[in-house]
Amino acid sequence: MAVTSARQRDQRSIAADTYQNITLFTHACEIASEYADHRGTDAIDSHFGAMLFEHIFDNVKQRLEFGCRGSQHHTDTPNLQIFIHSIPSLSFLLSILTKIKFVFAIIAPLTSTTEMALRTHYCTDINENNVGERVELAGWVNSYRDHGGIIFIDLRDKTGLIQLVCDPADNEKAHKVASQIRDEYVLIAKGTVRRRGEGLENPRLKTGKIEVVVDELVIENRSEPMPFTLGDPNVGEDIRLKYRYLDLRQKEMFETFQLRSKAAIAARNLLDKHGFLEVETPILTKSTPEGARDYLVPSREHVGEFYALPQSPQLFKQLLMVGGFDRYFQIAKCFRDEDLRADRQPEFTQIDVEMSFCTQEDVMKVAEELLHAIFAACGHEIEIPFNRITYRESMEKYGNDRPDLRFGLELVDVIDLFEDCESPIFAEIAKYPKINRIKALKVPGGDNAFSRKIIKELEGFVTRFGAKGLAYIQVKEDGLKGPILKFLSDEAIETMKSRLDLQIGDIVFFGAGDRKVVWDYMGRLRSEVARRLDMIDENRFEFVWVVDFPMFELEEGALHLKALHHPFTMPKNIDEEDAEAIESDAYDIVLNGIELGGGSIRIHKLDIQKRVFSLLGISDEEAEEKFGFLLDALKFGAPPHGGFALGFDRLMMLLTKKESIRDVIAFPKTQSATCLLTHAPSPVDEAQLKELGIRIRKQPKSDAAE
RNA sequence: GCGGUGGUAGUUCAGUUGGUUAGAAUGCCGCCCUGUCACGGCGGAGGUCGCGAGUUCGAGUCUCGUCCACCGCGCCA
Repeated sequence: MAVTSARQRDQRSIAADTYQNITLFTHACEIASEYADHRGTDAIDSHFGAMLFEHIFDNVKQRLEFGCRGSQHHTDTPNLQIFIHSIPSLSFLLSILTKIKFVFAIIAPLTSTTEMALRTHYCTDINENNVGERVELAGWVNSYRDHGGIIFIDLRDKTGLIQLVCDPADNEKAHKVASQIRDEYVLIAKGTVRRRGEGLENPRLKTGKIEVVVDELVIENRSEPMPFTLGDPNVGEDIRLKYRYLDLRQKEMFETFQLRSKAAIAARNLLDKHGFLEVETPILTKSTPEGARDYLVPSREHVGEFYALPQSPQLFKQLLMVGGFDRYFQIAKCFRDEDLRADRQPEFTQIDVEMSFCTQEDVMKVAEELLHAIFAACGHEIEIPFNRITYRESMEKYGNDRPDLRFGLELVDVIDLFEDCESPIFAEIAKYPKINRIKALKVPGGDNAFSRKIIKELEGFVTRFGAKGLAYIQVKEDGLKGPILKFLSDEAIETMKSRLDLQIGDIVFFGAGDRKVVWDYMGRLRSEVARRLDMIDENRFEFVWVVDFPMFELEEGALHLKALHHPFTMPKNIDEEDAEAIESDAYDIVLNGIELGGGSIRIHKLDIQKRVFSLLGISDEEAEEKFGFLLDALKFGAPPHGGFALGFDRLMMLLTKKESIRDVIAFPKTQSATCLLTHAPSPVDEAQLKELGIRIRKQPKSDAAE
């Protein structure tokens, strides 16, 4: 292998830097020019800089405080050059430009500016401008076509494909090596870039106009035949997970994780800019048995005692606020030993943020800016601030606290219309409008769309969630039809008609009973109907803040209260007699019906915290034992503080429109929480257990079957 | 813990009412082929039908159990 000289290295690195700078500059100009077009100006003239500046200034006033020294530029900057030079760095310019529909991801080149000994270019870096150049490439055999004489190889690296040509007439030795290759062999190829001949171009390849005539070919490593075909969309997920490292070779996979990286870096940059300090909190920590199950880690030094993996860095970030750090963030791994779902993994990542001396508004603003920056980094311009809805309104209109606002179909209260109705069941329900609900879901055009069979299916659907049945009214040309009509007075029917604005062809579903049950199944029905009628625009991002959460919830079948958010959330009205009427400074961010994250203002006063613990039925002794360190901390001048956390995996799942969170996690677990790649969890040596003072009481299922 | 769907060649799938030697495509191996890019042609290998019982003269097919994967319920302060 030829050793690259220091001079060559320098040249390459300069070339790469220049390339990057030129790319940035070019894109800045493009944006500028687009803006100029938009304003009706033909060319980028001397006014352009000022215009762009103003445009940016309008959009990102708050950012300019950080970077641009002084604001004197905004009226008299003569041109783009000066404007750009007035910015401290290109990356800062870039971050500003993201505000004007700018896609960070596109311009950050895949090419690294650092030296690589084994290649001069990535595959798709090569184009017609390189014709005649000698290049060195490294990668995998994506496919090969051996014609007996000439051999074509599609070489692949993370950037894409390029065609190598091995012609015995050009180089017999390279051709001989090429005749041995198979799919997924690792090659290092040297050769000359050549324009493809007339009619030989491949428009489907980015590098389809050129090819590399190989004169030196090294098989760096061989590969067994692949256990599955890369790029085949039908391959089972289990085999992909078993060979995840092969699965990751697929273009779509690389792009997903590239985007994930961009998003994480954008989050870091935004929070850094706002003065947040990134701090790592412990992974080995104390078990807090409330909430989800903990993953436990036995201690060797303290036989019989256990660490727990954190379900979230909640208490530590509060302690950082007591520690005076003022603003903290972390891209934190969290662990919950609960059953999995398509959007739930036992270990997951959240962007965790906490700040001191802040109001709920301050926290929400940071969260919005953060999401805006992340979406911008991924090529999406989202509107901030987000809409808000109270918890109560969300429950009443959408049946849950994470409404999907990509479609309408609001639930409408009709309990009053059943007060004097002739059905004893409905009348009884209507007697207690505080705890019961009768909700109507009008589906415009639903009568035409839903056959008797589909309605039966929908009834089966809601029955699974506690509905006794599914009453409905069809709006026909000759009037309303449906079994419940006979119970209602003409007046009630007329009121319903106008309240629901019924039109011919509509169908109205009714849910009646305990409010929690009705909310639940009617909310689910709402989504199910929207899905069936294809009412959901998959390309929309509908954010909403759900605010004013109740502090407590009466546990089903139990006497004591349960914290709806968590017990460290600041209650708004702790002295309220009816504990269920106590609200909290808690807020959730919901995107397209999925809870992306949430946060709250925390309790920073000892007496309030103690009061909340006691309402939750946690004794002083228990509180001391579990949260003593927090209670202690609150005694020493804890500042008012609050924060939020965003589920990063879910966020990436929504951003990449994947159906499963596993698609955005490099090495995910299966639904039974195992890793098909490493076979974790697995039994351990008796000696290891002995050292930990642990004896397994029950034989594993596979052995116990005997 | 519960409900649903699936498990047949390396992969993706078909397989009739229970009835000869379980098929296809692709991949793999061998030979041929100098402009392909889903290269092409000829030939070949490859299966404990997830596993275990049962019913039957006979089971990929029917029954029961079990394991694995996925979707959902419970659970996830």
